[in-house]
Amino acid sequence: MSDAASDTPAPLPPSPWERGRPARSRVTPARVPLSRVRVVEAAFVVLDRQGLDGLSMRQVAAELGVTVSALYAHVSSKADLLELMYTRLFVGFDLPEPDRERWQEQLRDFARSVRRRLLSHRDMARISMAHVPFTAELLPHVEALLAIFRTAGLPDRISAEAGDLISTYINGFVLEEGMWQDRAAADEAGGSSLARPDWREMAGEMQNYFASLPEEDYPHLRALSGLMVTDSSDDRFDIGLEIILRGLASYLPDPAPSPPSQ
Amino acid sequence: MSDAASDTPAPLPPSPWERGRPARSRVTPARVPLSRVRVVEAAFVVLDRQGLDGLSMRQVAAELGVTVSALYAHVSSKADLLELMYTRLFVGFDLPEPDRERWQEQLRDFARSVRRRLLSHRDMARISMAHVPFTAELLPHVEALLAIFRTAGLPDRISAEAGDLISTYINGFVLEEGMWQDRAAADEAGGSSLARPDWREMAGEMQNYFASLPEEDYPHLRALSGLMVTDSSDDRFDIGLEIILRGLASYLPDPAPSPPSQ
DNA sequence: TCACTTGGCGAACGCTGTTCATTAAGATAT
DNA sequence: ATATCTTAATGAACAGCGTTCGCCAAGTGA
Repeated sequence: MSDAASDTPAPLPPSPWERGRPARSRVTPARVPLSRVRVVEAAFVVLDRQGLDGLSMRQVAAELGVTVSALYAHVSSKADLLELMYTRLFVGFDLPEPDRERWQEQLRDFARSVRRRLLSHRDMARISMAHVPFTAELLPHVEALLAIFRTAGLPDRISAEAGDLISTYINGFVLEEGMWQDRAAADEAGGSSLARPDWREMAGEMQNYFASLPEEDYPHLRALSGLMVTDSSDDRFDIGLEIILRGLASYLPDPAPSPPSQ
Repeated sequence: MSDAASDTPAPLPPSPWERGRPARSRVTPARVPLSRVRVVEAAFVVLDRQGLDGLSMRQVAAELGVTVSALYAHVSSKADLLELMYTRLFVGFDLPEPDRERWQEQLRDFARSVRRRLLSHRDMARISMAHVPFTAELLPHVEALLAIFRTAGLPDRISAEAGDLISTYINGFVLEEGMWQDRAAADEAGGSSLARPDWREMAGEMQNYFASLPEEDYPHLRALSGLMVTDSSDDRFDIGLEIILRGLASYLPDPAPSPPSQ
């Protein structure tokens, strides 16, 4: 489009002469062959555009300009494709060297990174919830988590559970985040098209709803109405995470009674 | 069935005489009309028999001896049906009066009860994860949870998060429990039919797999192999729950420095 | 030039959720 | 007793789904 008019001529429609050779092999000069990674990439495009419910093999094929059955040469089933997407989400995730003194920060970093990755694609938490990280590619991540717990000094039976607990928390939290967005998007599609309700607006409605509940039946829900649904879920995420970290810390052997340093 | 032979005669097959009135109204004495609750009940039967993936409107209709479209007179969509099932799961759930001194036991009871209900129907955790308890029927449950937190003395911003945290934990835990069972069932169906692999056998395999990992790459996973997958998930559930409870307890205002009681 | 492997195509199967015009039956009103 | 209205369920249809299978065209090595 920019520096055109070079020596490569613009692709012409095939003349009636060369009807034998179909046009495509000229229009797409060296047609990129399909591959596992190309299928997975297309699946992510479809996922982000249409959500998990709109992610069908046919849509992925259409995204690649290819028929459905072609996909099955590179992916054995839709479940397989979803697992590949799940795995792919965590490539290049850097795993910290466990540091006894900084285990809480390390876990915070870890949790926030996972959440960020889950948020980077629509409905990813739903996919994540349906899988267990006991595959060859993800075992190092599990090991890294366990390493943090154990070098921090947590008892083994706590360490064995803590990984699950934190993973479950992250997945569940992001899943719920996504549900808010989906719900808002659904309202937007069905409701008045002017002034898109956004996600924030719905939170406000929910807040008002809680605050309007009968005082004698719902005193606590009313009192917490402002805190149950906040603008930034980042804070809420950190709070829940902190509760877990404090619970874990309570299993640490008592530190040698230290001089009151600060 | 028990005290029969009363004055109500046993239903006879219709004589050829009364062919006008079709047989069904006599064979099925007063044909039970379809209703919301009957549809939901049938859905539970199908769910337990075939799992969530096998739960289709057609199957539910077949279970009732009725056509698919008949269901839509009582249920507006499949999503609606699933929500009704989710709601139904918690009818009759008794909500404790908050007791400042016993808040931890109360939460343990609560969590275990919820888990028991989720386990009472196949794949129920998957359904539960897809819903938020902010419907009219379930608001009292949310309120009861918040009541426990607040009368225990937890700060408001912690209380607001704690409900989510615990619910997420329960759902996630039971979801994973179900995935083990499903995976085992799948292996059973496809593999050797003799000596059904059971769920326990697979746990053993997993344990061996962890223990067989290369020592230098996976020291911690190896060390914890015996604890990651245990026979009774009850213990694992309680451990994770305890971590959360301890974390919550850490936000309690310092108790008046008490005499060293025990 | 021939045989062969490969990658993609297109049609088909059986299933899904949902809608709609139609029918059978019961209740109500004339 | 007859006619009307309401209700409940029917059965066919639509569009889409995951998956499989037979087929064809292109490219490769002998």
